[in-house]
Amino acid sequence: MNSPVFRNWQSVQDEVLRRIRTRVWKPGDLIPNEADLAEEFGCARSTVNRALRAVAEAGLLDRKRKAGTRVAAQPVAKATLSIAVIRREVEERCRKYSYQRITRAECVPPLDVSAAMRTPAATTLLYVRALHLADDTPYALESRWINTDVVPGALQEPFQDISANEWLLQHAPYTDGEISFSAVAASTGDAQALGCAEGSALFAIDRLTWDADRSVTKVRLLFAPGHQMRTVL
Amino acid sequence: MNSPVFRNWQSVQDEVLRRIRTRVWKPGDLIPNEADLAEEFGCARSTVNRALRAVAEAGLLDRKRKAGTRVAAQPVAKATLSIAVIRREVEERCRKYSYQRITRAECVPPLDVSAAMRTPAATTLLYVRALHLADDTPYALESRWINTDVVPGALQEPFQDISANEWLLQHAPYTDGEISFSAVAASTGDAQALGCAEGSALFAIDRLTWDADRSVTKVRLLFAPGHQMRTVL
DNA sequence: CAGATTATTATGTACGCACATAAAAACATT
DNA sequence: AATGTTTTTATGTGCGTACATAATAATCTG
Repeated sequence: MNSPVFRNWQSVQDEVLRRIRTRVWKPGDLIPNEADLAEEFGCARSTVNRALRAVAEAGLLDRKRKAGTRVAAQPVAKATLSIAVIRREVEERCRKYSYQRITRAECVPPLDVSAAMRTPAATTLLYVRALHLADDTPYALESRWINTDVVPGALQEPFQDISANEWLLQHAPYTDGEISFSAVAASTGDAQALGCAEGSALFAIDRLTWDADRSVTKVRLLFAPGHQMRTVL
Repeated sequence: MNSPVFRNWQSVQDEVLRRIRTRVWKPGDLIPNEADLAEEFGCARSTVNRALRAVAEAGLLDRKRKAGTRVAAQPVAKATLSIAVIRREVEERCRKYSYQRITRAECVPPLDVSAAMRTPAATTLLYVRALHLADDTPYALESRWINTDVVPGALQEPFQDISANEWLLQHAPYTDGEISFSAVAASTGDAQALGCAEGSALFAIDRLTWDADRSVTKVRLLFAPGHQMRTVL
């Protein structure tokens, strides 16, 4: 067993991962350069490059020109969460999806919302509150503000049968977005909608999307108690 | 303005993103194949491939051999969360990090823990409970079970000054892991350690790592109320 | 010796070609 | 018309070369 020969970048990646995980290459270590590895693995440098780049993207290697490649001393575990459309999320768990709009109104938002969306304080926005259900039990409560200057079409949409969640994906272009996760206590209204006790610990996702420098929409999703997001490392 | 010429994969990527976001290519649309795009952009097919691959990884394109490349109908927003070592996380927010071990014990874990870690029900594990502080206020509460069969060195370590969080990264190899996020209500003990009200909504991260088919460690991090994880799309 | 200049070196990436592979489409067969 | 086979096609990937770029090391200069 001299040179096992790795003919594709995935197998090179696997070998690199193996060496990192079994501590052949320890955290902080400088690993051989691409040319040397290519020779050792019996493949082209570009193949090694592809593999190392992938591992570096995963956060397990730090690469710097000239300085070389070293094993990340503190591997920043990058958990990639897939935030899908809620209907799909529910259906993927093999449960029946349904949707109920609670309220729809054009009104002036609270100050924290207009501040976050950078709209003038007195500007009217479209507010939609709706419930997503799985097997007819509350799954997530959506509270959304829509900037109708950016998405005028939303004014014609009742959001009675299709959720704003899905409608916006189809109709509203955006260039940037931010997302945050937190835990919040259920307010009276939240608890009523989700059918849980007031003050329950709820998993919350807040999303804010931008089209260039104009905010498109701001949404908070509150999930029913017990909800968890999982991912593999 | 005929052929602007894109000479690197990033500029090709930018142009592709622009076309998706401005709806030149609408959700569900089949886009031109790599060879045609290469000709249009005045670059090699491999350059186009690199760009499209990157966009596809970001979840905005769906690619299939022979079938071609189409704009994702429902872009799965992939939020990449960087789960760093807590000390670094605190220090990056420009706050002073400190650490306090609360308990350390060798004992038999509750059934849900031994089940999740797939250890025999009566097996003794090492339990470490500790508090991470930022500017001397509680930041996160760590409750950890360590499989000493896999990491015997942990038995010699008091975890008095260095957190298990960091120690294990340096000393315990692992091959797989899973992570999950949720919201939980603070128990009496949690509330006392974190200095918050009992029943407060806390953001929780649960991590379970494996070395091949043996569990290495299981940890729950409970963050002080108000904590949020943010990322950009 | 400090500071500026020049080499050196490892990664980053472009290109063109070749072939592999999956999946759709076309075709043939019963 | 249902089934199986072949062709076609777009993506996936490997290779070798060339050059770009950033960061370090070596050298020169006042």
